[in-house]
Amino acid sequence: MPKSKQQKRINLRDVAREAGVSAATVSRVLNSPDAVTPDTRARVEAAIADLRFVPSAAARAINSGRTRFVGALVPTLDNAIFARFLATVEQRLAEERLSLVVATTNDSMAVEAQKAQTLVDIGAEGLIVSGVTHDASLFELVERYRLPTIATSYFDPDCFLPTIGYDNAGSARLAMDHLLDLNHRHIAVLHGPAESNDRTRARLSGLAPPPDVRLDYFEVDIALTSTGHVVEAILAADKRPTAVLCLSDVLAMGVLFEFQRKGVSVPEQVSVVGIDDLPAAEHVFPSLTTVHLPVARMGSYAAQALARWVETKEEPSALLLESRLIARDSSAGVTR
Amino acid sequence: MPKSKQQKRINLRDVAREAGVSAATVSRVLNSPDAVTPDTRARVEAAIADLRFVPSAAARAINSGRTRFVGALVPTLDNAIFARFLATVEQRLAEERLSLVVATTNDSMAVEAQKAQTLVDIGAEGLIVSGVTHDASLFELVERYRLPTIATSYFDPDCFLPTIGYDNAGSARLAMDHLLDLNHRHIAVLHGPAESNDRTRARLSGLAPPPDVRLDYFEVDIALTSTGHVVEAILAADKRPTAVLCLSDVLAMGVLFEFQRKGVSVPEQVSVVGIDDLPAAEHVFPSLTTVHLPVARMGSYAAQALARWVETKEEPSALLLESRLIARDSSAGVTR
DNA sequence: TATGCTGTTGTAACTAGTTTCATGAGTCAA
DNA sequence: TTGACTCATGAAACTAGTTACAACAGCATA
Repeated sequence: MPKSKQQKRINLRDVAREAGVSAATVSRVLNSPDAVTPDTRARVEAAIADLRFVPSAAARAINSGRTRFVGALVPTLDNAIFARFLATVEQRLAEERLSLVVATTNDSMAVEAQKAQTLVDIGAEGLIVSGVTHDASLFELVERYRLPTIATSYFDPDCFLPTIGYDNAGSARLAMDHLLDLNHRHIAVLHGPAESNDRTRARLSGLAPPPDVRLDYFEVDIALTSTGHVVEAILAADKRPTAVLCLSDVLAMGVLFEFQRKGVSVPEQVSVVGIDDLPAAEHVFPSLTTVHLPVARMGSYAAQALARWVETKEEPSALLLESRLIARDSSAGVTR
Repeated sequence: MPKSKQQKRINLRDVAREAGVSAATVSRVLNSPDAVTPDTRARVEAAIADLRFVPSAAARAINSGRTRFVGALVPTLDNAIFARFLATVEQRLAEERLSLVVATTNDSMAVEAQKAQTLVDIGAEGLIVSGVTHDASLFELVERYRLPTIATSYFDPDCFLPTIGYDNAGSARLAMDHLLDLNHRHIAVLHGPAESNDRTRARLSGLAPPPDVRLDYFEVDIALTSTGHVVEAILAADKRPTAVLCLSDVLAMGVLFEFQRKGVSVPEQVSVVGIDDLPAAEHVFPSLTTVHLPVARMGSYAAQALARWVETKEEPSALLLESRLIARDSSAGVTR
């Protein structure tokens, strides 16, 4: 039995042979067709079609030194805030003729570092990460590979990586000040895991209430399922807080719905405030008072900066994007 | 002035020279360290560290014939249903040591085809697409490149591509039947763009109401912002429908909130039913009656099937996943 | 007619790794 | 002491493209 061809991949030299030209000419047909006689081009194109030749991306990349894709590491896709962010990143990158590889870290620095290594192994030319706290091995990776890497969602001009983000502490303070302005003096604070998330920690650090204000903290996973028992705990307390400040809109919405389910009216009986300004925030009922985080602009800027960095090898500088309070219907004043 | 080194990339031959070994040995240190004397290994590793050598992903790919990533084309990331889907795809692919490149099509077949080409150009080993209706050039691409490609969100055993999905017509019928069972005979049907989306068309085709049932159709973009004027139109009508059937949960939620804003109580005055069963569906108030589409399982299966296809070159067969009605609080019966 | 220019094509040398095969050293048994 | 064997290593040939350079043809100008 003759050794079967075992599906050998057709390469450009096969095409050259078939068309009776040199490899260089086939390459020209592919990359600068005008440099080739229409007649030759036709023969080569026929051979390409005949043999169903498809050029190898890897072989191209080896010559250009470019793979034309970058990676983004986000905690999860299940929070609309990251979906929103990635949507704009992808769009902006596409304009720069770059593709986006997405990896989720589940807020684990170890997973993040491991997936970063994977992204680099497959040829990512740059990285977008969330926050400024990362595993040492991720920083090593970035350093060793001189890998263009932008940290987002957290502005910090002193970070080892260029950051494009907002002021988390300040954003939380905006929300807190809003409630203080409305005379709330007893506030439940609901937030995601602080240990694994520096954005959450920064937001918590920004609350800084005056001494006469009581804060009750509740730490839960950021998911709508988390809010049920918190709302029950709040309602069961001897002294009920008059407002719930959620450091994430997902939690705020969960709280909003849960209060309604329990027959507690928002904002009449309790105010609810979030942070993020998810697209849904203005549409839920009652519409959610929240702090707008410019994640769409952040995505666009991060993509643009990364694309430029990858192209020019010049590191971008940090960029602070403003967040702002958006007062809607879920918060109201109390009389002391 | 001597020609500066102009940042020449360090390659494995540089390392070999530095360590006083052959290129083959450096390659061995990288890929099968046990085949090398500890002493030699140490020298090579020192040289690698010294020169900050990082192996080229492209050069590796050229040899292995594997790039270890696949692409997914989804209409948008702004609908949680696709975020949910991609989240499971990414997780499952990671288990198979594959990465995921995400591209959005904005429901345009032309954009889809163009981005598919881009994904292939950068080396995607396979593709996941949504629906079964695509630009001819996408099918050509798949055929020419013999590119493992799975169509999702739409079960169709006769499709040119293997499909892993659910019965869209049947799912819509489940929702419709639920409303008919509750004695609704005048129903507003709210849906996304039908022209550009075959899942929407299939759902519309599945409604098939009995002759005594009146359906009022409203076509809008799938976004919470779309529902305001529809609800106004519904409320302004001479004869109000008793139920609103939305072919997408995003629309259903928008309608839900909008009715509350207008002081119309759901389900007492009007029933609202969706399709998708977004994670939020059971948490919104009132909780949303909807048809559960198994997008998480679909993502997992699609990723698994694609990984296997890429690995073994054996095309998977189509897979139908069951959808089911989940009756919650947003729908109630009417007395005739 | 000789020269110069332009345009097309091929040769061969690149890009950066992996892998096969051959060589040589060292160990062990006969 | 010799043959058999294993192990580490290197040379060179692979993977699949791109590209600098040389060669040559054809045409126009001096």
